[in-house]
Amino acid sequence: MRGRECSIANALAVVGERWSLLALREVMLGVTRFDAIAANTGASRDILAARLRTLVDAGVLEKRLYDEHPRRYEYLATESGRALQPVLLGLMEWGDRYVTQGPPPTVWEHACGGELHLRAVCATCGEPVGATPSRLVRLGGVDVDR
Amino acid sequence: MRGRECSIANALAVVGERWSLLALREVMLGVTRFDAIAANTGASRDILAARLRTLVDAGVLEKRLYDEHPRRYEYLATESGRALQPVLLGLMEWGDRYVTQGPPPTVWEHACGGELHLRAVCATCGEPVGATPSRLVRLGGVDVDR
DNA sequence: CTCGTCAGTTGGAAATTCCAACCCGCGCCC
DNA sequence: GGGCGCGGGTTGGAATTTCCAACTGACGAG
Repeated sequence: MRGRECSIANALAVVGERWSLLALREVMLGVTRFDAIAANTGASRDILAARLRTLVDAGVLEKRLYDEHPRRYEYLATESGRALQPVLLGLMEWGDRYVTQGPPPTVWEHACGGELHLRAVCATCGEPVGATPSRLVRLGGVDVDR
Repeated sequence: MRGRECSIANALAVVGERWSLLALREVMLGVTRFDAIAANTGASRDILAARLRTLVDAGVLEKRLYDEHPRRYEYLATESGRALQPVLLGLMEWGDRYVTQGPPPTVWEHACGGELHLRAVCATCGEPVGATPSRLVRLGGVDVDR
């Protein structure tokens, strides 16, 4: 069985494996080199190499040659990769509140000068997401009624 | 090596394994029974049982007895679990845009009556997250300068 | 008495991950 | 020129996880 047809599952097929999002976190923080990503995430080098490859193949990261002789590459986020920042930030906010003990260990700064915190709202009404229940209205192109 | 001290990593330690977020998706959609969750996610039953156990232990889900004789349980989202909805929605938006081919296969309805779509904004300035770069300002309680 | 439902558990095979060690092209230093 | 170190990986084998199908156990329906 393959489960429900759903973009959450599709997204997780690309970025849902063990070290993928942590590697992306590093790239978003400006840490773009293999050794540094390995050290900062704690991933083993072979697995990290595999994950970076699938992220590049999926268009989330791109590999850029920053030095010939010897050939050295770094990893940069594509538009697709940058579009994952809300997910990363959502995980961070949630981890800060419900998992991590003590004060938030890492804090990001937004371009506006303040600390970067996520506010997730319904795009239509502007109410914050999460408090109110939601229901499924379409599945596989077919409306469902309950 | 254990990597950077970070709430993203802490969050992923709880909900980052293969089927955890898909199980949570089902619960959020009102599918609360073991067999249905297994069918809708595609997870094998033993792994699903293990994941549900860790989610309950972590306080993301709670197990509720809905029938004695025979004892039957269902899974409900706690406050902590509901607080993960922005993450789920962020993954869905991203998957819709960058992974899934064709129209969004699943659509959620918000309490306001409209389709539920995520808008992720900086909590201080209200600008959408992701367009502008961010940088790390504190790490492990210590400010960093670059 | 048999079949079906629900919530799992069990056992063994298959796939993944972890870890340490290795490789290769170079630059630096003496 | 010999040795050391860096950056970006690859390799091999052991340890861990996952997958899958079958089974359990308590019921209710026919």
